[in-house]
Amino acid sequence: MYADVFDAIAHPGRRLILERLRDHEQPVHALADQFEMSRPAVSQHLRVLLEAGLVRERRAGRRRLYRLEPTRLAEVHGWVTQFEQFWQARLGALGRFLEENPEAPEAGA
Amino acid sequence: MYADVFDAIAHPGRRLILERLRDHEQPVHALADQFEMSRPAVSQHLRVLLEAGLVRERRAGRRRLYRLEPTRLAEVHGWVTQFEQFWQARLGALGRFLEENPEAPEAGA
DNA sequence: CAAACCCGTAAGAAAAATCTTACATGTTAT
DNA sequence: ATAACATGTAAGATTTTTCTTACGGGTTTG
Repeated sequence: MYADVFDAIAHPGRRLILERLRDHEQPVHALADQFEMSRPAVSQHLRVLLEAGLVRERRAGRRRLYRLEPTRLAEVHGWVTQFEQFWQARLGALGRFLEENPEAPEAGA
Repeated sequence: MYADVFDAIAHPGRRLILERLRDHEQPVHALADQFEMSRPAVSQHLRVLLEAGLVRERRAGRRRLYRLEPTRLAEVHGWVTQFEQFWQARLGALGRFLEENPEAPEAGA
């Protein structure tokens, strides 16, 4: 029924659109203004996201407001998490060091 | 330096390859036997994964063993996690209901 | 009503992805 | 040395993606 979510988020521009929709719904032209992308291109990307179930559309007068529909991202999260223990094992060395040395200053803090 | 990780995992076949490499390193022909894909196709997908930094190559005699290099998946995990609170809020309602009503029959069970 | 606005979509071009076949290279076995 | 094996890669065809321009249908404004 839905298009492939992994495919939908493969395009950098579509990821940017999702990020912009993270907090507020937005009409198409507002998105097109933020990116260096023509308005039809944004429309077409929105359709891909719509078919993937990653956004929803709401009509308001002459505008169409798009909002994030994040539930399907759980599918990506789930797939990646299947590998989490493996990269945690690699990145974990630093993490354990910090846990066992609470007085050590954290980066960026 | 690296190719786009999101792009690399967009192809279903490449995701299958990564899953097969999750536990053990494997030579190319072993992977080609598992999937309905020609051996050159597997080689080409492995190159994409290699350029994305998702696998590593080790030469052993006439074979080349590929193993998972999972650290770059953390990038995907990080991006998706940026949206986690939003889908958790949505999926959370059902989860809490089930926790508070242990006797309620689950769908499909 | 007329003009301005918001938007989707068709058409077509250009670029990228994907697969197969054929070939070349290096390795192991007999 | 010869044959069998393991693999990468080039070539080429096919399909898919992505973008722009052009157009048309609704909606709001003046």
